[in-house]
Amino acid sequence: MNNVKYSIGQLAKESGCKVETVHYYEKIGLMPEPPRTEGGHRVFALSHVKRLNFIRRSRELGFKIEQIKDLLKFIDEPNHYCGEVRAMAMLQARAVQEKIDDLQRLQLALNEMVIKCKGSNNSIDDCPIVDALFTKKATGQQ
Amino acid sequence: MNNVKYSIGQLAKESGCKVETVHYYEKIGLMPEPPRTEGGHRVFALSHVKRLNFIRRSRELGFKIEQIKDLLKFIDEPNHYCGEVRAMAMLQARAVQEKIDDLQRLQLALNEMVIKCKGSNNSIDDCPIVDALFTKKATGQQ
DNA sequence: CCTTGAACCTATAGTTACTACAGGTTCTAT
DNA sequence: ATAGAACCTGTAGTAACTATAGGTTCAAGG
Repeated sequence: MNNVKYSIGQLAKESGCKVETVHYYEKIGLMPEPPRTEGGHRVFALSHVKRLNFIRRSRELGFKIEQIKDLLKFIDEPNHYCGEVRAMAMLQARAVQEKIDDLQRLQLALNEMVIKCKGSNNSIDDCPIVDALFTKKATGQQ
Repeated sequence: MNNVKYSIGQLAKESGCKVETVHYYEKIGLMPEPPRTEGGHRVFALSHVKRLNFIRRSRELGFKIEQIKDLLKFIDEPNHYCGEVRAMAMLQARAVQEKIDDLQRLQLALNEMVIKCKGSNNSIDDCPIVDALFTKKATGQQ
């Protein structure tokens, strides 16, 4: 009884992305090809809205498209278990922590540079930041 | 008296990047066109090594190519002051902090999901992670 | 019913910062 | 002299979209 229909514009707004992004997701097979009107316009159902929300939310959480494909496979196909999804989430959490660590090292380096530099109008030749940038490695690479 | 010469391979190794990356930097104007041998091979000097190190280090610190162009402009042109560089470094530090904050919120969400999910082999239909992913917004976007 | 303009359609190119390849030339060491 | 490593140019590919062009369809107002 819930057969509300959505145009692509409504769908996009509903999930906070652009129409072109929906096209893109369809092209790469993340979103299914929906039915069309006589004239060729796409017509979406609530299930599409949910699926797109899932995708967008997963992207926000830093999952890559390929990972999301895997997650959706879990959901689309029967015979999958919660444990598999949990494992992916844990992997993702670990990757995120590594990114955070990297950035914090980076932040430290930047702040040190800024503190050492009195700024104002001494010449560029005496700038400790420029100096630091000419020096090799100190942070983990990105 | 220090006129050591470097091949592009040596230059790349010296700065920890690939030969193709040097070509690329030359093409986009980050690195100057160096002199060549009779046969057309590039010949670099120590100044090139230093400049490339500067670029690579800045990239490690998260500066975008366009920002590095600005930094190099400060260095290449006279009449610039340390203060300008300092300001850019501070801006960069702020941007990095924002990224860190985002990722930490993300981390929180992921960990919550993992904790709520007992994993094991309950069906995907009861998975709290899948559930959470179907729900809208909770983290800042990336 | 007709018109207007918003929303839609497809297909292609652009974005960022590289990386990878193809097909050919030069350099270096034996 | 020759083998093979390193170099050359130019083009295409990567991720995840975004933007544009040029045309069609839809919904609302007159």
